[in-house]
Amino acid sequence: MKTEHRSGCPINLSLEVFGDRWSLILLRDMIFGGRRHFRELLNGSIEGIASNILTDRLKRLMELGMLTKADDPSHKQKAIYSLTEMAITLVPIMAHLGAWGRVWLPVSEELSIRAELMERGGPELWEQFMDELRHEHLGAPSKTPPGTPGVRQQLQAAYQAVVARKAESATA
Amino acid sequence: MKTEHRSGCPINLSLEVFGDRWSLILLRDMIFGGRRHFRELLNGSIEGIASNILTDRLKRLMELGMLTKADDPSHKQKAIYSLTEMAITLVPIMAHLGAWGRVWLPVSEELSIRAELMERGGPELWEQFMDELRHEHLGAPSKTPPGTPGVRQQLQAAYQAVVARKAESATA
DNA sequence: TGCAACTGATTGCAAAATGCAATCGGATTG
DNA sequence: CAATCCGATTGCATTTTGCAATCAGTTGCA
Repeated sequence: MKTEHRSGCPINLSLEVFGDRWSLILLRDMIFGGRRHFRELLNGSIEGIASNILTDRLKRLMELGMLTKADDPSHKQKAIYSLTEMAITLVPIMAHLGAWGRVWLPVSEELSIRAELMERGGPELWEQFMDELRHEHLGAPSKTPPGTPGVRQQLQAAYQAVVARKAESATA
Repeated sequence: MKTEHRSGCPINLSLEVFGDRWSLILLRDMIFGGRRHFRELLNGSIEGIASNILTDRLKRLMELGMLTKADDPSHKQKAIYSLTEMAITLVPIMAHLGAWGRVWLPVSEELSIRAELMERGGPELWEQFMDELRHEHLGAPSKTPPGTPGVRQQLQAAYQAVVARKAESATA
């Protein structure tokens, strides 16, 4: 754990945690993409992180208390990375960040559909999603009634729909 | 303007704008600290930015449309930097970031009092603050009734109060 | 008029972070 | 037993950052 801080300002300290080009990207992929393994994070993100940087960031985020690591029972070499409560509470920030980016930056339609859905869902959806993440990553009991479609499921479905529509209009 | 993006994801594009160690610090000092001049930004921030980095970031943030620069009529060498609407709409993100940092990171009392006030004020206060910033930086007409204490004024007063109390308890 | 202080930078250089490709030893699969 | 997959590690070039010194023009003041 790094104990030398530039200042005790909350915004500065937050930046010291994820004010770099990769940390928040990884957390995004774990939160919204459901990625839990090294290889998933390595090959799964569109931005293309290098494996040494990925190693370093996973280690760093663990030291900072944002992630934990556990053995995957199905494979003696596989490790499962889990979000901590600290990381899960970034969901509203992610949602705001996505919403801001959608307004001001040249986002692509496919990749911003998730942000749009989070924006439309509002704080209630965020809470449901965080509850879901606590269930997946912390083993917490889920408060949502059984049969309710998961938030990530909805996000993925929306993404697939856009991709399908785009492919269709391209061949038409 | 950099036109080569890693991806069209809103979160990634947002990170490309302020996903470094200084951009958001500068915007924080302009928004919450009311700094408008090079020297104010250089000497005013606790974290201590170097002048070459400051030059680079100001230029970069202007190219990205977050800041504008104008001559100061009172001094032929002075430049006044202004926030654009794009930057002003970061206020809610700053507030969330501050709130998250206050919960999870070793913030100092003096430097987190502003974040606490923003948190307690909620979206209504943020709106009032953004209105105030539009007035200061964009010359927009203020919607707040005359005589109402400005949000930054409140933030500064709260900060001073904490500092004074701390000094008092130190000498006691 | 002269001079110190201040304006927004620029320069040079060392250190750190990043990007990229190849590779590692062990585990698993077919 | 060979191919593939696992989470890394290594070496090296490029880029970014940190730090201090310096710059030329402007201003305030004696």
